[in-house]
Amino acid sequence: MINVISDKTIGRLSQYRRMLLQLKQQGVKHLFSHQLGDATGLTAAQVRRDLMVIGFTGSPSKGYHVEELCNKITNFLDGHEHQLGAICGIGNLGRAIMGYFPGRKSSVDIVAAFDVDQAKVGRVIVGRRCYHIDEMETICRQMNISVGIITTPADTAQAVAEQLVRGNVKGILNFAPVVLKLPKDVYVQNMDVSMVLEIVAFFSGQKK
Amino acid sequence: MINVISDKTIGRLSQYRRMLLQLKQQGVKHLFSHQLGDATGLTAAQVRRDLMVIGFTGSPSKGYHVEELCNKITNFLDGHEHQLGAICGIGNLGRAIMGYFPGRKSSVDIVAAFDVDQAKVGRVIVGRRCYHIDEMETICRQMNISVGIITTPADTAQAVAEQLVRGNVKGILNFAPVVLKLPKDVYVQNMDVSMVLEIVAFFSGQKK
DNA sequence: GTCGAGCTGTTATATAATTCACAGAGTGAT
DNA sequence: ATCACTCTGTGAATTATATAACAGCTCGAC
Repeated sequence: MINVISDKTIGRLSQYRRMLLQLKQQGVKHLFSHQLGDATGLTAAQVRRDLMVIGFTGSPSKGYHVEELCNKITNFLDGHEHQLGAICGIGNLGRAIMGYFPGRKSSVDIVAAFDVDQAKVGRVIVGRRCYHIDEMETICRQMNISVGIITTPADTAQAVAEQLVRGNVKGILNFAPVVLKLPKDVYVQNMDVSMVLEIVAFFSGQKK
Repeated sequence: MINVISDKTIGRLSQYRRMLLQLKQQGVKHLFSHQLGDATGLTAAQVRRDLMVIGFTGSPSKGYHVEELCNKITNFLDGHEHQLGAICGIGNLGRAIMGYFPGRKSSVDIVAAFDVDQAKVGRVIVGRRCYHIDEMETICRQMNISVGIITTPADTAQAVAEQLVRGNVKGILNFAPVVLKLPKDVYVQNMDVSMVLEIVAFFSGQKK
């Protein structure tokens, strides 16, 4: 693959799809790039550019066919098969994320949960069976889980990440505020809430 | 201000500070740019460039003085006064965020919570008094809250955001997967978990 | 039919962000 | 004292990302 696609483009495609699914439900058949742009907070040029990357093409008169575009994006994002995911750390955040996805069409199905707390192990929480952290490697391999979500405290995140990697997980979404040191063939995306909150605070202060 | 500072730089400064606080606790007095880089997953050049922006300078022989740098960043980020924040929507996510901050030194103090659920109103949840959403404007003005965190479902996020703005809030951290339409003097940062998860899924798929 | 309006696809341009590269300076060994 | 080493601070080069610009097409009005 000579032209690597950027994570930003992937993110926007995901947003387009979400919006398109909504519009489809509302019975919208076609739309123009500037409409999709307005709906997602982006410019029309950006939208056209992104659709170019996945090779989708609309007509100048009607714009883009909602359903076709939706399918095209889905094919592109999901590739061939769906990914399976696991949540590590069933605190409030873990539960929030689990509760967030059932309804939503997404390219990841969260199928398992892990925690150290023996009181949670064996139970079914927000629809997913909960296992002990020590079983992670085995279960991940058994279920063929490829995406891990880390919602544990910072001090255990690295150990948990390493177990995920041993379980053959290829991508990690990390909410713990630590830099994970992992083999470079594992894709890591950090979501550092406190960092982002500080960004907001900074710019709020400017806007006096 | 001719040279506007980017949100990415602010984010990294916040990361540096967190790491420096930790190191200070461990008794570390000095460090070099490449060490701070390793600790935060960034390059040494990036670190030096960021510190240049805030006008901090180290010595070639000793590197940077941990405590001084820490203070310098804090002064820069917090500006003059601390910001006060409010959480809107006390589901699992809201609670997770509230639970996340008490221990942590941050430039935002979360001092209030809002929800529609009458069962929560009036109670104290994770250390913050909970008010009804309708009181938002009044309370925000009374307490001089300048940062809002939206953790409500998507369909109410816009209305909540507008109320925050009426309450004179200047910055919003939005977890709902919608594009908020607000006056441009309000700083908005979106954290779209499902989008980021799809990014991770995509690159996990690539790494077969 | 012919014209005008408004859109797409794509190239060109502009802007932002990161990395490189190196002069200058302090330090320790000899 | 001198040299070799390794770091910082910063301009220059590079890379990534977003915006602008426009040719070409399609359709509806006349």
